[in-house]
Amino acid sequence: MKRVRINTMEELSVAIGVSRPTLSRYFNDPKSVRPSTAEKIRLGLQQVDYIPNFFATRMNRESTGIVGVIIPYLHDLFFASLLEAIEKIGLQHDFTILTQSSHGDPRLEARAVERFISMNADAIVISPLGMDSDVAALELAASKLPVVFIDSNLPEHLPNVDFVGTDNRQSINIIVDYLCRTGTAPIFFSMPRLNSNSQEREAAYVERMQWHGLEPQVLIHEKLPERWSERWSFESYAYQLMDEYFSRGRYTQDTLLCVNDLLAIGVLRAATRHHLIIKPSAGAAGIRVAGHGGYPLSDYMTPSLTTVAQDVNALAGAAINMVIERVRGAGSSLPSRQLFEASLKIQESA
Amino acid sequence: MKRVRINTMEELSVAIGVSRPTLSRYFNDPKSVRPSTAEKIRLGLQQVDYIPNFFATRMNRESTGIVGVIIPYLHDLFFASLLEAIEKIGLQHDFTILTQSSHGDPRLEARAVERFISMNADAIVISPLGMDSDVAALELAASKLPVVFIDSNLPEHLPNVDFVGTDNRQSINIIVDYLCRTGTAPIFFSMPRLNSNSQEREAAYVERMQWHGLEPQVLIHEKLPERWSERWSFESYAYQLMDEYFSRGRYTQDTLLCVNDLLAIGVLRAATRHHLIIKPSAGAAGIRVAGHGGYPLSDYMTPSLTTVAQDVNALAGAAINMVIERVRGAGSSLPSRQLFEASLKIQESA
DNA sequence: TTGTATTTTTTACATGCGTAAATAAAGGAG
DNA sequence: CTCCTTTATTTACGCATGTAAAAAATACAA
Repeated sequence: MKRVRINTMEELSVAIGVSRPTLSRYFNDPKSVRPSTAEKIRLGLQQVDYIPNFFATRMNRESTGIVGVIIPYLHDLFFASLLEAIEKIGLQHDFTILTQSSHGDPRLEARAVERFISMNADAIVISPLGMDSDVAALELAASKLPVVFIDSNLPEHLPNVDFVGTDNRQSINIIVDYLCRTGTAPIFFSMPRLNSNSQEREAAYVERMQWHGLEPQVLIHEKLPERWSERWSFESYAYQLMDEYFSRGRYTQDTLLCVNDLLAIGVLRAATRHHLIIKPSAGAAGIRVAGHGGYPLSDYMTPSLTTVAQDVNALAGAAINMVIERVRGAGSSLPSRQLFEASLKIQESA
Repeated sequence: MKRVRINTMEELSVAIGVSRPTLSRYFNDPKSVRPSTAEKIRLGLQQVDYIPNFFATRMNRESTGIVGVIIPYLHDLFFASLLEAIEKIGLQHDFTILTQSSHGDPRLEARAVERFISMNADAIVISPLGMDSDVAALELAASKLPVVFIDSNLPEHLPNVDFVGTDNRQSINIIVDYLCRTGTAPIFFSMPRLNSNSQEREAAYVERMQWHGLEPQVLIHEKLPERWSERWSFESYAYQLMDEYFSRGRYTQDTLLCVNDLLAIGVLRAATRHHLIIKPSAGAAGIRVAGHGGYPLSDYMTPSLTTVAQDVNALAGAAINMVIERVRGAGSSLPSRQLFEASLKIQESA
C-alpha cells in the first residue's frame, strides 16, 4: 500500500506536475506521451494510491470495453463453466466482463439486458431463458448494440442477433446411434417449456429414431413447478418423477436419453435408490441412462454419466470473436450462426 | 417495444414537457413531484424507449447502491449458491449487485477489489482466497468502503472488516461426534494452503479428537498443482490422491472426514471405483466418507454424502444486513463477527 | 540562427445526470 | 382579490474523466 491518497486525476496531475489530459492519454496508452513524460508519470504513480473512476472513464468514450454476459442460472455447472470460459477469454482481449444472472426469471433477464444497454456495453452475450424471455427487451437491445445468443436461442429467431451453439442434430445423432448400437432403443426424457435446445434435441431424436426405423418415444410431463427457481431445478424434478415411475415398476429396464445432464443425474439417483441394474451386460435386463451437455461433475457420479460433451471453450471463444468482429467491423454484415460439434463421452451409465 | 427512441434525459424532458431536473427527481422518487406531474411523466414514458445512463446516474451521487461481490470460484456449487443467495437478498434491498470471480487468482481478486473501489460501491462482500490474497488491496478497500468477508477470512485478521461465516468448531464437533459414535474414529483429509476455514477446521478436529481421548490423524499432501485453476479443483485432486492410496490398500477401511464436500466427492468416486464397501453395517469392515459444507448436489451422489450443511441463506442475509448497517449507520462501530451453526446431514456415505 | 514540420501539451468543451439554491406556482386565509 | 406560506420547478453548478482544437515545445534542415 502506498502513501498519498489521491482521489481524482486532477489531484494527481498537480502531484506529478503534468496536465490532467496528459495523464488521461497516458492511462489510455502510455506510448502516446513522450517517453520522458511517461517515465515521470510512472514514477509518480508509485508514490500514490490512485484508481481512476470507473464511471467517469466510460462516460464520454466511444467504446466502453464492457461485455455484458447474462446467464439463466448460476447453480447449473454447465452455465458456470460457460461463464468462466467467457470471462477468461474476454479478459485476454481486454474486455471488462460484467455478469448478471436472471435466476430463471424473465423479468430479471429483461432488467439485466436494460442494465447493459444503460452502460453502453460494447455487446451482450446472453444465454436466453427461451420460451419465457422478454422478446421486446431483447429486440431493443439488438437495435442498440451487438447481441450474441450463446447455447440457447429464442423460439422466434430475432434478426440482427448472432448465435453460437451446439449442433444438436449432430450431438443427438451420435448418442442415439451409440445407444441403439449397444442396447435397447432410447426413450427421450425432456421437460416442457424450456428453451430452443430441448425442442431441437427432441426433434433430432425423433428424426434419428425414424432413420433407424425405430419408434420414437418421448417422456415429458406437462405439469411444471410454479416458481421460476424450481422450474430450473432439473435434477430434483427428474428425481421425483422417476422415483414415482420406478416405484410402479415403469421404465426400470429401458434406456433413457435425457435432454440435459442434470435431468440425467436426477434419473440416475432415482435408479440407484431403487437398486436398479444400470448398464446391464449384454442380454441381461436393466436400465441405461444417458445425458446431454458434458456436465463437469458427470465423471463423479456413480455410475459415471455417459453423455455428449459440448465444447464450452469453443462456444465461449466463438462468442467473444463475434463480439470483436461486431465491435471492430462496420457492423453491417448479416447475423452469423455458428454451431459446434459435441463429442461422445462413454462412461458407466450407458 | 415503444416508438420514439430517446437517449438522454434532456431529450426526454422536451418530449414530455417538464424540465430535466424534475425528471431526475421523479426517477429517484416519483412521490417527490406533484401527482399531476408524475402522471404526466408516467404517460409520457409509455410513449418512448428511454433507459437512464447507468454511469451518469452514479457519478455525482452520495450512494451508488452498488454492492460488489467477489467469489473465488464459479464452478464450486457452494459459491454459486452463496452468490445466488446474496443476489436475491441484495435485490430485495434495492442494491445493484455486481459480481466478479477471481478464478482462484489473487491478481484477479485484487483487480476486482480495485474495480469496485473505482465504482464507489457502497460495500464489498468478498469470500477471499485466503493465504494468497493481496492483503494490501484489501486493506486499501477497507479504508475506503465497508468490506465484509463471507465464508472465509484472511490468516491475519484485518481491522475494519466485518466477518460472516460458519462456526467451524461447532460444525466439526457435531460431525466428529457423530462419526465417533457410529464407527471408527475419523481421519481428517485436507488440502494445504487454502483459506482460514481449512486451518480452523483442522484445529477444531484435533481438539475434538483429543476431547474424545482419541488420537487425531490428519491426511494432507504438501504438493499442490502449479496453476491457480487446478489448485481449486478439489474433486479431481482428491480423486487422484485417494485412487493411488486405495490401489495400495490404504485407508480402505477408515473413516475420512474431508475439509469440504468437493474433496469428499472425489474420495467417494475413488472409493466406488475401487469397489470399497461404503458405510458398512456394525461390525463389518469398510470405508466411511463425510464432507463439510452442504454441497447442493451431495444428495445426488451415490452413496449420498453425509455432511454438515452450512446455512447459505443465513450467511448471505447477515452479510447484506452488515452492509446495510454500515451504509446507514455512522460507520464508527467496531468490526463485527457473526458465526452461524451448521446442521448435521446424515446420508448414506457415513 | 531561424523557420518550418512534427510532436506534446494544454485549453476548452463534452458526457448525462444529481442536487443545492433560486424562482415560480399553487393554496389558503383574510 | 391580495398577500403570505408552502410546495414544485427551474437555473446553475458539479461529478471525474475523454477528446477535439489550439497553443506550445521540440526536432531538424537550411
